[in-house]
Amino acid sequence: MEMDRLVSLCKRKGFLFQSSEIYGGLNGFWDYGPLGVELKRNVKDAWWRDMVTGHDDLTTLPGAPEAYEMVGLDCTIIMHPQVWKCSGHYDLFHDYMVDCRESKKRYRFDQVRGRWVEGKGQRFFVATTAEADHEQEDMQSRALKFLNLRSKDADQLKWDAECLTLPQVPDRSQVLGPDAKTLGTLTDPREFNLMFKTTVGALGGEDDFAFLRPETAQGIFMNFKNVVDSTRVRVPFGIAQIGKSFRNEITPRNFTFRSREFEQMEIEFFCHPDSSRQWYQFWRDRRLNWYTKLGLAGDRLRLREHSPDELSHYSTGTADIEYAFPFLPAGDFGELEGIAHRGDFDLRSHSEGKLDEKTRPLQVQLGPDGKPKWRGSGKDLSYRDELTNERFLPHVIEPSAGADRATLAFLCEAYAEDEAPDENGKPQKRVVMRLHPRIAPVKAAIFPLVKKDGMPEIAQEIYRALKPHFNVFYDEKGAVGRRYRRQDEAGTPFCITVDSQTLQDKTVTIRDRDSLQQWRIRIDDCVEDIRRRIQS
RNA sequence: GCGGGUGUAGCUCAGUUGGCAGAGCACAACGUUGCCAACGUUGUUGUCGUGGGUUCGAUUCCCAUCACCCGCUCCA
Repeated sequence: MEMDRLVSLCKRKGFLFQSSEIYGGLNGFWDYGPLGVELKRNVKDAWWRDMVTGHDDLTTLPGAPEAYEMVGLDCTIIMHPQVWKCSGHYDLFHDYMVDCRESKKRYRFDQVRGRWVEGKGQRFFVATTAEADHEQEDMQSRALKFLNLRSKDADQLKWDAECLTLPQVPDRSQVLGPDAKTLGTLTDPREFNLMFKTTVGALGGEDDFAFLRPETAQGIFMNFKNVVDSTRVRVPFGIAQIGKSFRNEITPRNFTFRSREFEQMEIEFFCHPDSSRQWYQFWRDRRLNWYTKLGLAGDRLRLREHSPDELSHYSTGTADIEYAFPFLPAGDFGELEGIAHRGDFDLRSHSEGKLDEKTRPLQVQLGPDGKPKWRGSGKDLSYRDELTNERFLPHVIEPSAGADRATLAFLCEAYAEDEAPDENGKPQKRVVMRLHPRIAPVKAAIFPLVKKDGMPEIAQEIYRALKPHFNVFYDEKGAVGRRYRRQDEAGTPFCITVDSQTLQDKTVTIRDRDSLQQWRIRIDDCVEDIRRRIQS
């Protein structure tokens, strides 16, 4: 499927518009139109219903170690600045980058390293990003090449013993960039603020800065104690939240896939450390299943378990649910959701002070003065099991899904062009959005076959009977074939048509979007029939 | 952030060596029709992405800028 066709349909039918379009648009921001808002709302509602309000607290689900409870939360977008220091986002999201004017490559400032070398009377710094095993090999061959020497002349090079990182080399004019052939091609380091900064208070001085949240998860940790103290939930239990998050993406691209303002659907699931591994597997499988049931089936959807070297040091498992978006190169997948085993990293960091991800077992990260680099709240966030009297810091499983990415995946999966016969039986091209009935913006359209003989009146009655239950659409204008095709493009799964037989026996035809088949049902059965078909 | 491409009606696109802005589809109304993009008649739609410059005159040439697509980079 060509992505342009979908983008064009999304605009034409009112699924997605560019933000601030009349002013030329704004990079990384997108609006949902009348159809899009229904679709995305249905995706979020399905998630909330399936994960939270529809969850059975009493029954042990297949694959789960035991029954568990689920509750919801809705917290603020702006939180105390310390939240992001202890979560690790502050350090991680303030990278310095350098660009190479020659190779056009960009590097993280602190990850470029190298050594001073002297040869042919010249002294310069050879930078590299090669892996530790062959960094010396890489530096040597590039130093030789720069000086026009052969590999047998390697002994003419005199290396400084010390390996330095770029921040330790103030003069970049004598630096040979990792992919450069001449000296001094690296720019000064530039700061990348990946969190949106704002100020709190009308006067807004330097001390009043705050951030728009880059994820909703931290708000859940902030309220862990409140929820435990106010709801009688017992571990294991989960807290769910849907809400906007903000990240200053370096390169927003691919339609809504990498937006700077986006919506997340996140769960923090708190469990006993001993059973956390089982819970991780349960959530991983359950979340994959959720997408499958809503129509993302087949080999475009996959679960990818992270390899050990991809994992954060404190995590014993992370899996991504990925979709082969059509705008990606063949064979590439884009992330819809990450399910991470986070251990007790978050609760401990917010209690004791930010932990150092590189330590094992985890220890509080210290600043130059030997004190915690980022102070925690000092509040005890441990949990006491009232049955066993055991006190422990729960481990956390975090299924974190992107609402906009899921919506985009459903749109991509739904877009289809097929052929349907016209009035002469000749096949004509048809564009159809094969959205699952549960997330389709409009559930059914109601038409009078023609605008006379009392058909509109009957059709309007049916419309009014359905409207309190579902989002339905009435249309009496133009030829019925055209009306069907318009609904196909909107993804409406069913069309109900009043015809001359209706006048005699009070039955209507119902047309299925995907099979184009039609059959008759009684007017009185319409509400129940549509309800049953949406749920199946 | 770099390189390449694109930007004209709601959508897809044509066009102008610099001289009144075009088509198809869509949309609206009326009539005919009577189950899969029908036909006829009529009608609506544009700061030619935005800002500046050159020019008697710029949608067209020049500069800047914004957005989208592709490739690099990034992907926390």
